[in-house]
Amino acid sequence: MEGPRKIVMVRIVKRVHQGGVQTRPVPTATPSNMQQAVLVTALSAAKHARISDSAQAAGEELQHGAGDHDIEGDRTPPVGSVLGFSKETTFALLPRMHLEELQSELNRRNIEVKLAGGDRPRGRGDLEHVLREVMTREYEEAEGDESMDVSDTSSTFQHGRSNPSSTFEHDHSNTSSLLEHGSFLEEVSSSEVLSGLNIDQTTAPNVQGPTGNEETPSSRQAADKNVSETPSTDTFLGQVQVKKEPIEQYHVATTSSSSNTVQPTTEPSTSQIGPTCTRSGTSQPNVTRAQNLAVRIKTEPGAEETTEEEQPESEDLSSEPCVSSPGQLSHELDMVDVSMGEEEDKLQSEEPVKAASDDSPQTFPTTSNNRGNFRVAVDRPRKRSRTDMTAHYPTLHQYYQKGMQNCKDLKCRIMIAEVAEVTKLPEINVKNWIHNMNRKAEQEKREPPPPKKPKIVLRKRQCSVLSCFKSWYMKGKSGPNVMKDAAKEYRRLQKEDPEFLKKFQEEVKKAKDMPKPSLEELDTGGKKQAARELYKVLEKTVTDLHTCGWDGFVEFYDHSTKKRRSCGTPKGKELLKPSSSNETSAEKRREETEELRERLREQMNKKWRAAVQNIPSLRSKRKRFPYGMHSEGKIVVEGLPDGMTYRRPSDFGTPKLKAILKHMDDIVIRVTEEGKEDTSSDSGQVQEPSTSASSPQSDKQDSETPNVAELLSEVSSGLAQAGQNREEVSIDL
DNA sequence: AATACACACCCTACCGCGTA
DNA sequence: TACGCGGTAGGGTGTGTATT
Repeated sequence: MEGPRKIVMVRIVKRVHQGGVQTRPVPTATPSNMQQAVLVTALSAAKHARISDSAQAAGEELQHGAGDHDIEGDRTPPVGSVLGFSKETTFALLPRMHLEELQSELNRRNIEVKLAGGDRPRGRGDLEHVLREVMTREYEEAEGDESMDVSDTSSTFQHGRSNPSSTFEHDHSNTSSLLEHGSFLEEVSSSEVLSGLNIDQTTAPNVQGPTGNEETPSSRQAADKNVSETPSTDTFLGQVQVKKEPIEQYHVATTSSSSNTVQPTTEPSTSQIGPTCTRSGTSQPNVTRAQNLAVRIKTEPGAEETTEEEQPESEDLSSEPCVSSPGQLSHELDMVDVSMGEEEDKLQSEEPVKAASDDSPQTFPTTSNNRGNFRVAVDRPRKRSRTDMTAHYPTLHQYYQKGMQNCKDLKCRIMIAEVAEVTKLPEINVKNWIHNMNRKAEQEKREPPPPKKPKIVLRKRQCSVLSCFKSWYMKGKSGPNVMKDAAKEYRRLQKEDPEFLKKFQEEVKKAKDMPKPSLEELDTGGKKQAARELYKVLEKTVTDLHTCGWDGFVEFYDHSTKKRRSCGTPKGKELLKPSSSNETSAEKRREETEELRERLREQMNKKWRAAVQNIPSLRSKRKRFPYGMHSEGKIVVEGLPDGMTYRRPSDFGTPKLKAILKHMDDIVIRVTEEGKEDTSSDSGQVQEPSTSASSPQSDKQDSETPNVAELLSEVSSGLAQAGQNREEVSIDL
């Protein structure tokens, strides 16, 4: 175990002003008021560049969403630099952290995570969950202190480094007193923790009553006024006081039950009692005092089988509001992003309070699968684009039936490459499709789908008596009051002539039971539905024809919806419309996107080669931008527009690609110290000079899969090599 | 009849872990 | 390291019903 840890304390103040938000530091913390500091959870950039990078990325997302923070893209120099991240950002990072990084963070806190059940290895999720719990407490404790005593701001962390992601400098002596390792209460029961908290609440100075700790906009603003005396100042929620324990053991149970939801057995969870997640007025104690904190995530299998009745205060994480969930972060940012003008400031100032409000509970889904893996609160903002593959069904099905079913199979992989080329779909889409097809097939094998309810085909859909009456009444009539008249008439008949309505109802029933009318007899609605059904038949016919070796393409125009509908094979389409000028706009867009991606790839490769020119360890090895290193944080791409984070070109759409290419001159690739030391194989993406230099196709795409020709070329060269070296042939796709 | 809405369902995409 | 696998989020669409 490490000795006393260095914890950097800063106070971060966000100043809202016209046109943006700036941040400024406040004076260095002293032991006396350390509780007002923010625990900067970022790790040293040198050792943990990936975190810094990803953290920065998340920060950029945040700032981008807010649209008014100082970021790389924003050339306005900040009033002062800001280290670390807000609470929201910090939590948003957790799901992105590697296992080692999580372990490192836990080590910093002298926390050891053990699995009570021991029936499975301790996983990344366990560490993440524990760390989240711990950090939640840390933040909440500080926030509790912050809301209780904000007048003393004489000490804060001073820093002036130009690069916020680099290693923090701090006065260690200032923090040591706070970080003293006191005696640790090993695993206290829930009630003990509760009572401990209560004692603190009652004995601590400056502790407000149960309701006094509930943060309201006014209280928070009032508090902040005391702090900064800056007009329009708002304070980040993430204000923390740090307290260390010698060793904290976290036990995470693994249960054989289907529910692997991890719940703290301590109740109430701090996430429920903290100011940001205040629930029924429970106040957060001032934790400058020696307070034993034991968070026992889970101790015994089955222990979580507590019902709501047994633990009314305890809630499943799935229903626990948590302001730190990335999903919420995204949600909030979206709100800020769309707001303009006057409302922007309002939202800016309200945002933290809103996050703490019970009125905006954010679900914090905890899910599990049947293998005992739990996923906690990885509620990432996922904006998916859904590829419409219907047009390629004939091709896909044809290849699938030919054996394109197992991606491990070389033949299948060749087929995937072929299909991808023919359909212009990314291979990943094809693979996903195969995967889902396999699942569907297996599922149907296991449990044949129950005979589908016979659809009401070519028949007027069912409707209530009133609806039918209205339809009947309004036939041949028009005008703004027809509907009202119909309803009026219906009510009148209900009163004056119920017999008539009874007969009418019988007629309706009879109509429902009537045999299918012919297409000609159908009304507009019936014809619409019939057309849809017929189109489905047509699609199937086209697919079947393609299976038999026919190519074709059919296009229809639906006048009612004013939409085009088409199905067929790509070759069939080519037959009909050989000219590229007739291509659909969707295909054109796809082509344009691919072109932009290729341009970006090339430009980034160039920039990369220039960047590593003076780095001997990388210069000779890496010809192309190593996305693996980038994802590990060994490389930082700076100068992207609007706080964007660099990703693989295939991950960008047209707008972002264009934006990046436009700012290409501003983009700088920086290799971190860790990256400079890195001589690994970069997750298999970087080849040795001998192979990469002699293999022209290897330079073509760093991460993309090769086409069929390349694949075959690799097969042959692999076989040749195997013959020479008598070693296993490895075909890297 | 037109429109709006809620809901169900299908399908693609993504995640995390296990495995070869 | 890549892929399989199971779970599931989320987009898109169809359907039924209520409302005007």
